[in-house]
Amino acid sequence: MTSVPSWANVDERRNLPPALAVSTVILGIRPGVEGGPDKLCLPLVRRIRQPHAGMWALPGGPVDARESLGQAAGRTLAGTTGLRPNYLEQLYTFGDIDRSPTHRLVTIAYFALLHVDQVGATVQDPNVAWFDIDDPAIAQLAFDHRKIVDYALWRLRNKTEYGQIAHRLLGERFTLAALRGVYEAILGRRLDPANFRRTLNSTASIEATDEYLAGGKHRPPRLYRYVGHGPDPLEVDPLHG
Amino acid sequence: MTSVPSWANVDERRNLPPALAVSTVILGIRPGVEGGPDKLCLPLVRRIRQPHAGMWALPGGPVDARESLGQAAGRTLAGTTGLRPNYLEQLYTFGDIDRSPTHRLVTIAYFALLHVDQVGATVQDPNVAWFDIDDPAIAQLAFDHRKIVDYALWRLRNKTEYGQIAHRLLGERFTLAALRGVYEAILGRRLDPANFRRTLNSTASIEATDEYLAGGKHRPPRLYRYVGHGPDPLEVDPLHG
DNA sequence: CCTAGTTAATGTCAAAATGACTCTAACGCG
DNA sequence: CGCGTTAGAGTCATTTTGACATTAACTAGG
Repeated sequence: MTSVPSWANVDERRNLPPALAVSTVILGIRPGVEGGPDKLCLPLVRRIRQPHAGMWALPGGPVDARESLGQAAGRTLAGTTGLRPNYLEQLYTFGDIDRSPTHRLVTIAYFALLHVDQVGATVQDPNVAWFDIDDPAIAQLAFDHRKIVDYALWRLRNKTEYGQIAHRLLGERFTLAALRGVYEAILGRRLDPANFRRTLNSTASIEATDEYLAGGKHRPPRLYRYVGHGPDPLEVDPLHG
Repeated sequence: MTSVPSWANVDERRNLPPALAVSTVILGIRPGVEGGPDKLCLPLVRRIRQPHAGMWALPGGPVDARESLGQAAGRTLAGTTGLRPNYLEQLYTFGDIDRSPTHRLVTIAYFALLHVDQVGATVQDPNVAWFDIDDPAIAQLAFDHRKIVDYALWRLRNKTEYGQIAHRLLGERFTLAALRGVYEAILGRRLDPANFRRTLNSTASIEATDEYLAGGKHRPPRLYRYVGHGPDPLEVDPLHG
């Protein structure tokens, strides 16, 4: 016999198309501890069924016949984690024949960003947990989900329009220092505060408000606001998919 | 009744996943006529079955259970057009519920680039034809294929690594003028020859050979060569998917 | 109230990159 | 040979970038 998996005949006989599912990489930002850099982090769910039972995996699930792909992503991630991100974009479709050991599975991967105040606010469930992006505990994930996470990070780092991404991780108003922390977490290196300020001042999409963040120990920083200029072609409405 | 399509019940009753297909946007470059700029062009196939019979559409077809998605793209586009591009990358997956009037269809769109000497070399078939990218005859295409073409062009223009793209449209060796023509066709504007040369000289991925293109009417231009530095994460092996 | 400490915000300056342009080299053709 | 044309190198002012210095505004501690 050949190296074709044993289930191939079954699928072929029934003339069924591959099973269709969605998975979502949900990224958020977590403030660094005692002067350390901010960290990117994401929620994962532990699989309770075969295959890969017990391993951490991306939230997701099958696509229903009456929903769009983006809707499926939003629905499954809300169902498993309770999270409702404000940004959702399609990432890539993974369809190698051997990516699941039990059946032919095509997965459309999505990529979501979460406001900082929602990070950690998942459902109470021992099978849902947050991990820092560099946590060695998630070096291996179920299926090819580690590859999907790496690809999401690659895409985040290569985004042209950083303004959009940063504000979707922070929320409505933010200080320049917080925004710089986000950039540093994404790029993995320190940035000069003065030069960072200069570049953002020349960016039309970020606007100074006349409010300041009070309560700190030192000089209060000004608050800024993102003034978007329309979604890019990849973006998906998280509510209507 | 609601606005749910009439076939939704059928799919739901049978509990079938959506039908899975691939479509490919194949782009090539065509030398401009009498001093005019080069043009991007692509092959399309005329649909002979419903829905959208008679309209031009992207080459493609259903995904078999025993092939990867990239293999499906390569197989279907070779089958319909006879072309074998040297570059294939996944573009986007389109899965809106109403994108086909007759059934639920999820299409994984691919994006291919063709060497200049293969442009026009499709099978002899009145239902296969080449069109310039700005040809008004293709302002409307079957399904949402016009949207897919526009997205492929957007992605091409926003590529960071232009060297790769250009050499995949031209072939092994090329002159700087030919390369500049490709850039101009992609970007839609003229570029300064001297500055273009300077930029490419500082690019490690393009290397001068000691050969010159003979046979022209004027000073023979030097031939250059692309020395790639590995595929990016999006790229697909056109042969093995 | 005054000063030290810390962070916010602005300013300076040289190096590097960019855009517009000029100048020289090398071919075919008559 | 000289002319037309394209290849290729060089010039220069402007803009952008990275590194660093300086000033401003607050709190905390005495």
